[in-house]
Amino acid sequence: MEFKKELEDKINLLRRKRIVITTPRLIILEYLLQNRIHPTAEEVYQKLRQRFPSLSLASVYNTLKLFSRLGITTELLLEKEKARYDINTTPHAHFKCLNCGKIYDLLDIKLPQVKKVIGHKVLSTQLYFYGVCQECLKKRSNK
Amino acid sequence: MEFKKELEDKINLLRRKRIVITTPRLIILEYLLQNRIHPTAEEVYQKLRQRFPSLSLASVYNTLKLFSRLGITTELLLEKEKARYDINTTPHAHFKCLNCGKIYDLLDIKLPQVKKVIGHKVLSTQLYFYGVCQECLKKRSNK
DNA sequence: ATATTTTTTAAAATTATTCTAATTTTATTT
DNA sequence: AAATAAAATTAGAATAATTTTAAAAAATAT
Repeated sequence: MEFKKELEDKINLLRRKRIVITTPRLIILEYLLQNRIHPTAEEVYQKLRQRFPSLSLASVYNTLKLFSRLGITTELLLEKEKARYDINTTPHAHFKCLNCGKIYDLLDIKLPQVKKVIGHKVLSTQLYFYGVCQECLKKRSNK
Repeated sequence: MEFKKELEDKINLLRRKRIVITTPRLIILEYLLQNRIHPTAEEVYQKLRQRFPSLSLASVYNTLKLFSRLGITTELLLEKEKARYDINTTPHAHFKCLNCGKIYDLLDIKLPQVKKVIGHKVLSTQLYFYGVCQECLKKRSNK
């Protein structure tokens, strides 16, 4: 189980920052590590409430916001409607298919690694690509 | 008046696409060309309603969406709360100051100019930087 | 064990955006 | 130029994501 080590790392990070490991925080963290699909708060909530009926949507929002503030997750603003969350915080680009809506990690495209731009101090960077994904292109050409 | 030529270009683009030049469309276009501040729909509405009291917020939303679909503006998803609109559609990066909220154009940073990434067809690209702007850094060091 | 602080919950509130129906404007046809 | 058709605008209601609030529960410190 490769994700166990990652879980440990993230939990240690929480401990170092003196954040208590509560049930919502733990199950959301585990969920994100095992389902690397850039889910929305609503998606996380709908999945986890099956096993944890007492979980509230507000807690999911609070937790994802906390995680993002602490650098445990990255908040993706790929779409206007809702935020998505990525447990992989190593800087990388994302691609959103405008046809099927799927979101892809682009681990090979490297982002500009700058500490400063024209005198501004850079703390984080997001690179978003939009278009038609390989799968949808294939389906189209088959028609 | 340098913006006259740009206005003409954008109007011609609308004409080519058979989009009628109505009052809301024209005044929003002029506003964007003369106020290159990446405004939100609400900001555009609040400014223009002073001179055009009949203008509705829905029209501002409709127009900005239309413009973005036609490539007259670019929708910026820099913030979770609301979309901003940029009349400069030549591909460029943006910087948002997490301290003062100001948004800067980064015309010198060049975005990856790719038509394809891992088989996905790229139609548009957004590069967002977040941090502390030069002005805020200066103010902090003065304390 | 008890008190204090933090977190969670459930529901209400807020805010950006979209939708709807009626009206007005613009384009087209007679 | 008047009549008709089509498209756009308006005002307000509806929707959906997110935040806030107050009370209850859980965690930690005393």
